[in-house]
Amino acid sequence: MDNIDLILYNHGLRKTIFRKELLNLFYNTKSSLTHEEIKNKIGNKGNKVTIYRALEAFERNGLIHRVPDKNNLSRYAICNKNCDSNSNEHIQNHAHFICNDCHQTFCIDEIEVPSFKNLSGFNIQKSNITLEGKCPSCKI
Amino acid sequence: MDNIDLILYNHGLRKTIFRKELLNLFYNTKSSLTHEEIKNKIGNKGNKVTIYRALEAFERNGLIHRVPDKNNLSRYAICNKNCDSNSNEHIQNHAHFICNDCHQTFCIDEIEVPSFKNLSGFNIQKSNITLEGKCPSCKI
DNA sequence: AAAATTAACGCAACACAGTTGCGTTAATTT
DNA sequence: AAATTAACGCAACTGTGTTGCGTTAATTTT
Repeated sequence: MDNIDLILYNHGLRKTIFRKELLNLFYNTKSSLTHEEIKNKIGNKGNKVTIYRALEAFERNGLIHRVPDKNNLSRYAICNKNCDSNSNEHIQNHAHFICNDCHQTFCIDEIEVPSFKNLSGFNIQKSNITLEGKCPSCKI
Repeated sequence: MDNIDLILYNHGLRKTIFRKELLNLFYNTKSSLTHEEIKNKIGNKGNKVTIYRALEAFERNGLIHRVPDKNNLSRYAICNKNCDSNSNEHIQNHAHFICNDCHQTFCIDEIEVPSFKNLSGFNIQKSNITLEGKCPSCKI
């Protein structure tokens, strides 16, 4: 059982050809992907609905996260932190950087998520920091 | 020329019945509004396209801002900071809080937008902080 | 290893936010 | 008052994402 198989297994997901390929795609292209980009890269091997349901399952199980981008479009990316299926915190507690050129998504750990919790009068349940610009590779 | 008229005038927008009513709506309900909520409150007086184009014009001229919410849906709100039509900064430099109960949107000035600019290797053009939870009124 | 179970798939049809083109109306300018 | 042009409204369209349902195939049970 190779790595990808193991990951799927550990998250209670079936090792179908499509899901192995999709998960591999996420691990190989570190960039965040839209549904459309996935469809192109996987080469129409998967039905539209199948892609959506796989993404939904991956997200539910903490393998990937969804970052809604500024155009109201969903981008999906591997979370390079330890995202456990039992923790719903993985979307919440670190910032994301989206490169405007290559669409690579980075989880930024350097940022101390500020003292939002003490904001006078508000009960803050979730905080989301999204940065946008050029990543180290595209900056050059 | 009353207040609303003046605001439209100052932003180079025409004082049509619909736009006056829309702008009034924004000033009266401090909450952020979706297209659908606007349509309901204005009572179908305005065509769908007209609403979208008015929102687009208001945003372009710094009267309102658009906050994409977690469901890939656009919410619009008056910016309670000084948002000038000549400055495109008004979306960028302060955090927004969206109440999960009443959908009121708050511009949070208390948060020192952290030292994102110095993040190693990244060229950060825009930063977006969105907080979510219960606002002072709904917390009770 | 065959049978039973159920997750995952795939098709068709749908829902819905948002857009585009274009002719018309009405606010502003001349 | 006439000319100009922003704003309007309709119809038709795009594109993302969803739902229902019958089928396929991965896993579990016997």
